[in-house]
Amino acid sequence: MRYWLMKSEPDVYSIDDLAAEPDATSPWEGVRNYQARNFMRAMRVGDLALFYHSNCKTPGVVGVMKVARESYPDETAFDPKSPYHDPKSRLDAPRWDRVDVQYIRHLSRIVSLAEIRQCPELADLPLVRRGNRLSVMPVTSQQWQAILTLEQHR
DNA sequence: GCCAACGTTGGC
DNA sequence: GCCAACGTTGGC
Repeated sequence: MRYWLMKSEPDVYSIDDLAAEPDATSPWEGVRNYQARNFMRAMRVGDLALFYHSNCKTPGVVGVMKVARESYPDETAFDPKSPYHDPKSRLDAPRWDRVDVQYIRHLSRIVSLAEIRQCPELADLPLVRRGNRLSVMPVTSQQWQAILTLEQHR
């Protein structure tokens, strides 16, 4: 079982939106970066992921979810009306994938990016490396534990 | 709203 | 295959 971190802008799709879905499960759509896509392809059912809110007042980790379905084609790429439309992704050769994720819980409080930056054990997390813009990234078990320990502080 | 950093595109 | 231009990400 592996650990991941997945970013979403809460104005577009928040952890509350995920929790409100039927079965608290939703496709994770719209990833249009090859490295992030490849990480999604490596996900297995039962893997755990941190839900991260980006591009908002207090960016940070807000909850925990799990992988409920392994990667399959992201059909929003085929839809000209979708904001995620990519004409280069063809039905016979899908370029982009999605996974399904299921809500597990909110953190008891947001673990902010500022705190994560200050935590020495999290210095190697891609999230805090200079200029990194990956929206899906692996998290080691040590890093996972460090974030959940931060949750319990203060 | 600004802007640094990055990935992608396309001309050559 | 290089690289300048461009669009996007995302923190601040």
